[in-house]
Amino acid sequence: MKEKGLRDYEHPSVTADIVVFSVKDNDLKVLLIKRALKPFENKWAIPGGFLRMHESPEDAAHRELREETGVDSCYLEQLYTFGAVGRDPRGRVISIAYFALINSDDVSLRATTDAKDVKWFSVGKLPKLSFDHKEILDYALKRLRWKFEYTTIAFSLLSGKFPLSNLRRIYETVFDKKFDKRNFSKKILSLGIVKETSEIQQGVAFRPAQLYGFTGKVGDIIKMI
Amino acid sequence: MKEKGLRDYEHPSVTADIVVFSVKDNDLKVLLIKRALKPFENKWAIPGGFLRMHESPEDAAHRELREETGVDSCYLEQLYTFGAVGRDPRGRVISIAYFALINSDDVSLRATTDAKDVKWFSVGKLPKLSFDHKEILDYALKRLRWKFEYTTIAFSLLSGKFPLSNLRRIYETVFDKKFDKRNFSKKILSLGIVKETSEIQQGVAFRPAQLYGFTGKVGDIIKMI
DNA sequence: TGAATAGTGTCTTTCAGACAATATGCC
DNA sequence: GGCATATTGTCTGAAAGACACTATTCA
Repeated sequence: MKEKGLRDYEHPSVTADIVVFSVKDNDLKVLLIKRALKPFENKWAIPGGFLRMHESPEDAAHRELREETGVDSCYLEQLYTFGAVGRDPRGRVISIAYFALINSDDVSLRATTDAKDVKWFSVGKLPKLSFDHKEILDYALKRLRWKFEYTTIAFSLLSGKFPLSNLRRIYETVFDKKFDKRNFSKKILSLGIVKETSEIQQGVAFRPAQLYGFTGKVGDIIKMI
Repeated sequence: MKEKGLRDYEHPSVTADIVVFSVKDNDLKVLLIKRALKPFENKWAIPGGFLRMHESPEDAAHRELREETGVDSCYLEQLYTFGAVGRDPRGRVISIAYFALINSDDVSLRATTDAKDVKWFSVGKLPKLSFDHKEILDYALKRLRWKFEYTTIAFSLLSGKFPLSNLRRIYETVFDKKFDKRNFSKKILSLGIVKETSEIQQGVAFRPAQLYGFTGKVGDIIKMI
């Protein structure tokens, strides 16, 4: 039987879009761009762009992330593929959505040619979003909370040496509730992922904390909180 | 600035492919088709096909599933989108993979025009698969086990009234290990999802079991096993 | 010495998991 | 009676969660 060629079908367009989270000033932030192009010109959207023929969706997501933030490596996972028929006024567009978690200290935001502006928004105070990006962001937020609860991805927001209270504050920010210091330390230390270092915190106006460092890998599924 | 049209980019093709699981004869099965077309003609593959321009990926998955099995409604969730550059010899093809869980009693298998054969395979004895379908299937199997452990999707393999031992045997099949009857019943009944009915099992050559029915919805995330 | 945060231990409750003897229905 | 499966409760260990006082540094 004759091979049916790919040309026998119309093709949708495919984009990789990324929900980039960070924790800054004890607040959970999302990175948004102000679109320079129609449709939704001058409206806020999550960063992303069309998949090039020679790159995998993951590569496209990494490229977009690098273009907007300068960040080369960070926690990045595929979230979900959104493909409802009418989701883009330009025609049939499938969006492979990713979610990323970056340490905002590492970031130098820069608007690309497609964007007039790039900014961190508190997830509590989001502007109206383009396309179905609100739905994507809500889904990402659910996934984020779930991953924080059941894995150690939170640790990817820290680097080098840090006091345990930093980690606790990240959890408190993401879940918007307080955690007991003693129980939190007990839990984290029992995981064996962090280890006390010989250093203590510098330049704080109160008792400086012991600093901890990573000993192992991060990301396995376990019950965290 | 001028709107950049969708035509300014080359488009990949997009397929919806489905890993269909069922439990039959105390064995975990996967549905495979024997391809009628090149490439991989006469080789086994997971069912799927190109996305039509007027249908969502979910609709496409449902359509493919209906075409191969006659099943209209079942547990279906999006699994992952596979898009590595060289995954299809015909060119750039993005596969939105789904995983489905069906009760094989409800099924009447039928080969479509694209398939010479459709068959259930034990996950322990799979043939060599086309494309990257082995990778997709392995991923689906991981997700399946995970979902069985943390949600009540297993219940979607049962319908009407059933003895608890049926449910237990499904778990034993999927995890390939025995579960203690007492602990299992305790756990299941404590969920409040099933309720004793007034009926008992008929036509068995041993003590007939109490039949249970569903009282609520299935699928929430909880620790199951 | 006051302000801010660090550091530390015990008790209670809950849940998972191990474990075995009796009951029922069919042949 | 023999066979195959159903039904039922207790104990133990681990982990989560509630809870409060003392220590350290700086201004």
